[in-house]
Amino acid sequence: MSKNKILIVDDDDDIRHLLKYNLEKSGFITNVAENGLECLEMVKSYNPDLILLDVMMPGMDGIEVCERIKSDPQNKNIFICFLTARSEDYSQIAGLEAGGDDYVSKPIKPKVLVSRINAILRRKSNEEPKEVKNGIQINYEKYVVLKNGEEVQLPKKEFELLSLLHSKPNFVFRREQILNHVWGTDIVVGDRTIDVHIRKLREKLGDHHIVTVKGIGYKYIT
Amino acid sequence: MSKNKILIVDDDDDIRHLLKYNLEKSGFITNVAENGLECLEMVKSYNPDLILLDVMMPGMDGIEVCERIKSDPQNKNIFICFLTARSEDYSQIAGLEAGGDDYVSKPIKPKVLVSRINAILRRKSNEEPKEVKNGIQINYEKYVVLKNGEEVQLPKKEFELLSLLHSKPNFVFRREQILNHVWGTDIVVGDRTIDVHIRKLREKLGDHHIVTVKGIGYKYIT
DNA sequence: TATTTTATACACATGTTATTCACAATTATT
DNA sequence: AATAATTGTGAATAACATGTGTATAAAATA
Repeated sequence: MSKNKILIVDDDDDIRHLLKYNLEKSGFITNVAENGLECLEMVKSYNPDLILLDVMMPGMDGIEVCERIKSDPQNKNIFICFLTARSEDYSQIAGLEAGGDDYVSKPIKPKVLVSRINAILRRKSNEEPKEVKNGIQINYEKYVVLKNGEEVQLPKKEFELLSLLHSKPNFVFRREQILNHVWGTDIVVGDRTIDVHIRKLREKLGDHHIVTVKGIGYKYIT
Repeated sequence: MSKNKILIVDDDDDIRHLLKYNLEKSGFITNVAENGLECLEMVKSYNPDLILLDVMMPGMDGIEVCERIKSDPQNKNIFICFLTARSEDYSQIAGLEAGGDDYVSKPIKPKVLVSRINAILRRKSNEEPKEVKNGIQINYEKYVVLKNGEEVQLPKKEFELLSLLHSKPNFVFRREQILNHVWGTDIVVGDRTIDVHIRKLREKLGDHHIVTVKGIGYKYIT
């Protein structure tokens, strides 16, 4: 969950800085490029896990950059997330998405972006191995949890909470970390909120998956 | 997917520019040719996915250009869409004997054209599999939905909404994605619009096809 | 233009999800 | 063992998202 390098590609200075600032605050490692060519170079030298790619750029546009990157099979597991202006047409981007990528519309709300990125990286990490951990498997595309092969629909918060714990089995997440990831940094919720959600997960999945570490937080065990 | 390159062929300067401008604004990659010969050359060098081909041109006319292109099996998956003046006789074009895949009448309304192109490209990407998913099959050419073999005529928006969900079964499309894809980004519609269309689809196809994922969006299930 | 169909709006019903809170239960500390 | 700190629980409520009936607008069609 740590080596998540993000390459930010946009011709607009302000946007680059805004994104860099926010993503680094959220714990990602970032780097920037201001046009398509620079991006292509960075892909080789920086080897990012995810590229945030502006569609509309002078010179080579985002679509083309994406194509070039994807045409090299070596880059097949680099995720590309387009940044699109509201006025643009999404027909082809939406189509792209069917292939696994994603896009975020401007104006970009940092919170939304971070949660989207989390979703993408989560998806990525689960793409190949598609691990079943202790009978529980998470499918981010379907937004569904498989409990012994049976689909269980979880509400958003519960799903995200489980995703987090599940992403790093046996690792104890501090309550604060959980709050930051699932609720965001600026939202304040009561002391018992996490517990209540944990309870619901336990009700739905069984008690033995999530373990309380008193004084610290919770962990998902395998 | 994604590499939707369009070649615009017309002897009229204004039309070429109009189309180029509008299509690029809509996110397509375009190139132009002003006569049949140029077109044939571009087919080799530019390798378009779709050709918008004027029928009436000095020198080689569109029909002939089309025939020549299609005679090379290498070009079999290039789509050709004729541009025809209202006054022309479409008998031969309508039959599309020459191998054209569709046609649009002048005067061309950019919006119509874009949506037609989207339909063509969608058709292209869906050409081979033509799957029946959970009793529902979509026929993009006839613009019709087959429910257990029975034809159901859906209005445009409903058809497009269903197409989107159907294109990736079990994948949860976020409301934002749905809006962007079906309605476009510049159009603002109320919060309940998607729901209303979903309701209509459910009325017509049955409740069990489209599942709500609360807080996220909808998915078509198989 | 008149008529029908399709698309959207909107207010409100409904149902679900998120949160709070008081207090019980548990665990840790001295 | 008593106390303090922390977590679990049931129930109430708030917040929210979605479904629905109906009205209206917009577009297509006759």
